[in-house]
Amino acid sequence: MSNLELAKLLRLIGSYLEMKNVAFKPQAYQKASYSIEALDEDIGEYFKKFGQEGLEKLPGVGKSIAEKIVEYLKTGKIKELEELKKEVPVDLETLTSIEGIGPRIVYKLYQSLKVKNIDDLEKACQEHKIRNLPGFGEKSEQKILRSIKFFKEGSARFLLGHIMPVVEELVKYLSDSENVKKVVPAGSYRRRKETVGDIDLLAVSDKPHEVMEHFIHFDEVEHVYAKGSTKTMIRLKNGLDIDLRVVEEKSFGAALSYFTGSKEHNVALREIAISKGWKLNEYGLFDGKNKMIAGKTEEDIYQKLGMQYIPPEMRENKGEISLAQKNKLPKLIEYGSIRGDLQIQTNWTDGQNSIEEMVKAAIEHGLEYICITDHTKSLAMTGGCDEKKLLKQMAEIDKLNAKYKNKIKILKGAEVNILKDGTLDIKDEILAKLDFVGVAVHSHFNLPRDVQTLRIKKALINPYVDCLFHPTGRIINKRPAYELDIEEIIDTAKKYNKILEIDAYPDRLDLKDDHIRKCVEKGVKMVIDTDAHSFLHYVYLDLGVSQARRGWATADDILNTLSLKDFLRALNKK
DNA sequence: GCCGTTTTCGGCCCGACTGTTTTCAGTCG
Repeated sequence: MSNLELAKLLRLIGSYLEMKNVAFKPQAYQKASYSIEALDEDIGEYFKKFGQEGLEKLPGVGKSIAEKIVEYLKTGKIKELEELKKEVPVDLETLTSIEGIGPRIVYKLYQSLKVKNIDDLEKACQEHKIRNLPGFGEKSEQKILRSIKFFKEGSARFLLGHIMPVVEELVKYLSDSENVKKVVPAGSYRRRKETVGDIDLLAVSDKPHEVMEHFIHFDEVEHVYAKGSTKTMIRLKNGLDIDLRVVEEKSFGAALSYFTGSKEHNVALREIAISKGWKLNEYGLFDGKNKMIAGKTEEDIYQKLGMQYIPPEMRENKGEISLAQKNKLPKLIEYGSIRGDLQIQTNWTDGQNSIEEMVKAAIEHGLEYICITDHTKSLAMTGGCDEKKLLKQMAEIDKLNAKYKNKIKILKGAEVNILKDGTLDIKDEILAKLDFVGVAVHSHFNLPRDVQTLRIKKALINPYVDCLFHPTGRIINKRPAYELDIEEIIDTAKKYNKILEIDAYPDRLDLKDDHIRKCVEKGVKMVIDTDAHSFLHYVYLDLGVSQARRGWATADDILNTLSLKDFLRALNKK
C-alpha cells in the first residue's frame, strides 16, 4: 500500500505549490503521483530492482522527484513536504476535498483568518467572517457552508470500490490462518451498497482466541477497540472500522443472514417465521418447541421459510420476498459476465494510458471488445477531440485492430459533450463514422429541472447517438445529481431505442440501483462501463455488475453481456 | 519539475463558470 501513500504525498506537494501559485510544478507532481499509483508493483520492490535510474524511467518522474521517492523509501518522509506543512500548517487534503475549495483559497483563509481545518472553516462562515474578505461575498460563504454539509454527510461512509481491495486482502489474510474454517464479509458490503459505514466479518473457528489474536496483527490495523473471543473490533489505518465475529458452524447461515441485513429484510423474514409459530435470530431458525430447524446455511433458512434463496444484493425488502415466495425471482446478471467495456478514455485526452496499453490490459482482463471514448472538444481542459483529431484516432484504431486482430475488437467511439442547448459539439457526419456514440453532460449542472431534462432528451434523440453516459452526473460524497426528470429520460430511451449507461467508476455508479430497476421494468437496455482513465480501472466492471444486481437486472437487460457480433447487431437495430 | 522522431531550452491542454467584480481570480475537469 505504500504506492498509494507515496502518491498522496506527491499530490500534496503539488497542492502546496499550487497554493503558492508556482507555475507548472503542481502538474508535474500530479502527473508523477498518477504514475506511482498506476505502477502495478510495490514501489519499494521496484526501487530495489531498478534503482533510482528505474524510477526516472517512470512517466512524469525525473531526477528531482526520483530523489524524493528515494528519500521517502529510506526515511518514510519527504523533507520538502514536512517544511511546507510547517510553513502552512493546514489540513490541505481534507479542505481541498470540499467542492469549490482549492489550494489558493485555503492559503488566503489561512493567512487572513488562520483557518486550518474544516471546523475552523465552518465556524468562520457561521460568524460571517468570510464575506468581508476581498474576493468573497455572502454567496461564497453560503456555498462553502453547503459544501461542508454535503461533505460531512457523505464522508462517514466509504466508497465500496475504494475499500474492496483492503477488505479482500484482510479476508485472504484471515483465510490463510489454519484456525479459520471460513470467513465472509456480511453487512452492506455483502449487499454491495455503493457506500459502506463499516465492515462485519463472520468467521467459523474452533480456536476463536487464536483467530482474534491473528486478526489484530493484520498489517493495516491502527487501533483495537475491543478484543473478545466472539467479537473483536478494530480500526484500519484508512479509518475503516471492522468487526470480526466468530460463530459456531451450525449457526453460520443464520448469523450471515442476520448480519447481512438489511434490517428491513430481516424484520420481514422474522415476521414470516413468527406467522408459522417459529423464531428466527442470529443463531438459527427454531420451531415452536425451540428446536433448531435451520441455521447452518442461508439456503436452508430461506427454504424452510418457503421461498427461493435471495441474493444479498436484493435484500432491501423492496418486493424481493414476495417474488421469492412465488418462485419468481429474476435471474440476476452474473459477476464476470461483461464481455466489452464501452467507455474508455486514453491519453488522447485525460486518460493515463495510450490506446494500445488500454487494449493490452483489456485482453488480459478477458474482454472481447472495447470502445475508445475520449472527450470531445468543448471539454477543453481534457484536450478534447475535435473532428479532425477523432478522424486521426480512427485511423490509429484501424491500425491497432489489424495488429490485435484475433484477440480483441476495438470500437471507435467518443464521449461527446452535450452543450447547454442540447446540441452536440461534434458534427453528425463525423458521429456517423463512429461505431458507438455516448453523450454526456459536463457543464451547466445547475439548470432548472425541466430545462435540464429537455436538454438531455434533445441530445439523446440525435439519430447518431447510442447511449447516455453517467446519466445523472452525481459524484458520490461530493456532488449531488443535477436536477433531472430521470423517468422522462428513461421513457425517451425506451421510445427512441437508446441505451443508458451504468457507469461503474467507484464514485459514480450512475445509474444508481433504483434507476436501474426502473429501466428493467420498462425494458430499457443498459450497458456497464468502467469509464476507465487507466488500465487499472477494468477491475471496476464487477462493481457495475453489483449495481446492476442491486437494480434487479438480468443479463438480458445489459447489452454488453452479448458477444461482439450480437452487440453490434443490437446497436444496428436502432 | 518534466520532456524531446520538429527542441537539451522553452514550452507546459485551456475554456466555461461562479462570484466577485468593472477586469479578474479561483475552481473544475
